[in-house]
Amino acid sequence: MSSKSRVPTISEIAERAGVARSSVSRAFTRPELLSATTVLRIKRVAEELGYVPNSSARALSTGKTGNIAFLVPDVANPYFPPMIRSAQLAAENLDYCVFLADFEESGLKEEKLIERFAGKVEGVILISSRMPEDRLQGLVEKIPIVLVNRDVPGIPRVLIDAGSSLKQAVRLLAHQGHQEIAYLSGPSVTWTNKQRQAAISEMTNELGLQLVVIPTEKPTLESGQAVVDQMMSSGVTGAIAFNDLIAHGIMTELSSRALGVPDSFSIVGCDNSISPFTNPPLTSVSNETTEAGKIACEMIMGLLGETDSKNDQITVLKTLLIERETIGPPRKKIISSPDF
Amino acid sequence: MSSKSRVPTISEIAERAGVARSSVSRAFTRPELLSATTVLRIKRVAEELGYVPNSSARALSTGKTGNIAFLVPDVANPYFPPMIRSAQLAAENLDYCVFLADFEESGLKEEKLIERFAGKVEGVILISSRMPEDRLQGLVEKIPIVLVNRDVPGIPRVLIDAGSSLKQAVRLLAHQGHQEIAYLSGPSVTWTNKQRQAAISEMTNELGLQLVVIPTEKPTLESGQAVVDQMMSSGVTGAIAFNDLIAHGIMTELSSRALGVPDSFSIVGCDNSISPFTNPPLTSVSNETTEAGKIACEMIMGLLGETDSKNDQITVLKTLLIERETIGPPRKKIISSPDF
DNA sequence: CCATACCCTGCAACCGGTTGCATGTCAACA
DNA sequence: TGTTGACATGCAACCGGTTGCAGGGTATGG
Repeated sequence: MSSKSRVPTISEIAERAGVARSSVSRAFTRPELLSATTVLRIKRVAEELGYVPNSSARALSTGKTGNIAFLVPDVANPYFPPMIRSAQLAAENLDYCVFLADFEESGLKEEKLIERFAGKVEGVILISSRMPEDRLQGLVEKIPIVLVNRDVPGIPRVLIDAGSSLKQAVRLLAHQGHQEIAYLSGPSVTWTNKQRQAAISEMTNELGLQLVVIPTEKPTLESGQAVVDQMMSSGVTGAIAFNDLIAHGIMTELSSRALGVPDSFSIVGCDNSISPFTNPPLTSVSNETTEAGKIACEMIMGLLGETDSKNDQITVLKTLLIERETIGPPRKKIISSPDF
Repeated sequence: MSSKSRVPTISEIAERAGVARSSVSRAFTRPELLSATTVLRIKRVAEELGYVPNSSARALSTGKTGNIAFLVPDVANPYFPPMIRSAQLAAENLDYCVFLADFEESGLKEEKLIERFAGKVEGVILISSRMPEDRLQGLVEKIPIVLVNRDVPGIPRVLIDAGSSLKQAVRLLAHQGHQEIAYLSGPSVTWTNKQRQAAISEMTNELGLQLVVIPTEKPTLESGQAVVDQMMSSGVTGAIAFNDLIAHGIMTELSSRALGVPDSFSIVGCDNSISPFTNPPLTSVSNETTEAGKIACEMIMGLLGETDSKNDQITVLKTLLIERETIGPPRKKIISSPDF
């Protein structure tokens, strides 16, 4: 048994069909230039011999690879897979293939990956990019780029704006009587985190609430659990977390201390990733990550047609606060009562 | 401002460095053939001009693309991302890029995708393949393939064997006094489902338990919720679900009927995907999907070196039953008691 | 001092398509 | 019947690397 059965080339098809190589090529790429009968004959022979055009060769002469790259900070973070999925599906519909890579929350690795993909792809979609702005600016001169959840002027981008929903969450907490709340922040360098924190801060100011910002190590369950002590001793009665993972970490830790949600503490998540699964179901912000992926893909495709990819196209996606069961009135403070 | 700044080719480097094109090529691929000083000079010029080898051209002459494809039934299913991540990381370490595609649980689409990737990749990793066995057998003649969670003789594969853990789960349920349990089955065509069901069936037989198999529409939360009626009316006091998603659907539905877990009903999940998040924490089977992805990737890399990819390499990964808090003694049957 | 071998480098063909241009054919029209 | 032009096809260069082979230079040994 020989190894892989070799695929025939354009030359073999040409010979077998009694035409020039160029005709075979045209039969597949521009059949309207050939007579219908010739096209038919060539296609029949090709079918017979199991011909498949060599994509490297095609890419070499046309300069188009038919591929794009999709870079995410962490594939395993439940926030991203739906986005990856929709982008890939959208690309596929336009006969593009997509490379996926995980840059592990590192701007350096992100840059290395882009370099590796250069030449293999026609464009790159960067999700929550960690690269410095000037590097991005430089990059966009070399290859079409679309950003998701990163706001750099001059680079096409799609932003998911959780701001209004988070403001609404703050209002809800205030309405229940909370005076002091915490924001469990996410990766500080990210646009997403800055934007969320800014929105919350703005609204607490407006309503005259006290806001305590508590940084977390990483946007994970464990990091959420780890900051519960700090959070509780800060005297807040409710919290909004950067994402559902952190929020749920808080919930499990509180639960293990026999503190129920929302009876002892109110909490709001973000991303609506695992919030439908938690018990009680977590109030969270639903964002259209699926839509974002699709749009990003469409944007990059649009760019590929143009001569100059540098444009200022920007799409902002709205979010929705999904009220579930983790907001209630504040519990009377027991521990921090000074006059005991 | 012109569009993308063109990258220099090997010829320009050669001219600028005063050497032949072949020397430039060798400076990057086989520097030991050149004198150290020449290599240095060439590299300096290349650096200066920002030379990056054209991967299409290289692929065309060498026949190696440096890419592999990774096909999954559903990117958004939390079971897969960790596997995707580890495989991609492993590939990256060997300077390979990975294409990701979602075949939406369809064998047909799976086949179409493989066809599209043919020529672009050196090998394909198929996760939970839905393709008919004979098509797979035909395919493996054309391109190196590694299967994950699909058992086809003659094709290298890595299998995650949840059997022993599920048997242990059955034993645990029996030990608590359960006499009749249900298996909420997953996609019937998959190896994974068949294997899980077989293991459970074998153990219930051995222990003399009654087993009721209840099919679900899809391995999702909603499908789990949908079968609760059927499950409860079957008279079972405990259940093992194909995966965590289904198990959690059961839990939320029971909870909405004021039936607590494990007080009113015992339940076991599988995959350990969202089980750490549920409340109460779901007893589940942890499988090394991360390891599986890595191994699959290493396998395909191994294949690429050999002349004939057809071999019978097979790796079986063990699993672990993680006991959390969703198994308890059976509740006394109230409804089905005939002598009331 | 000449022969031999080795090291380095260049030449040119090749990988498998694509595409501008030239050529040939045939029908339509004057 | 000669001219024109549309249409179909072939020729050959090109995309940007890789690689077998040959040749020149230098060191080594006799």
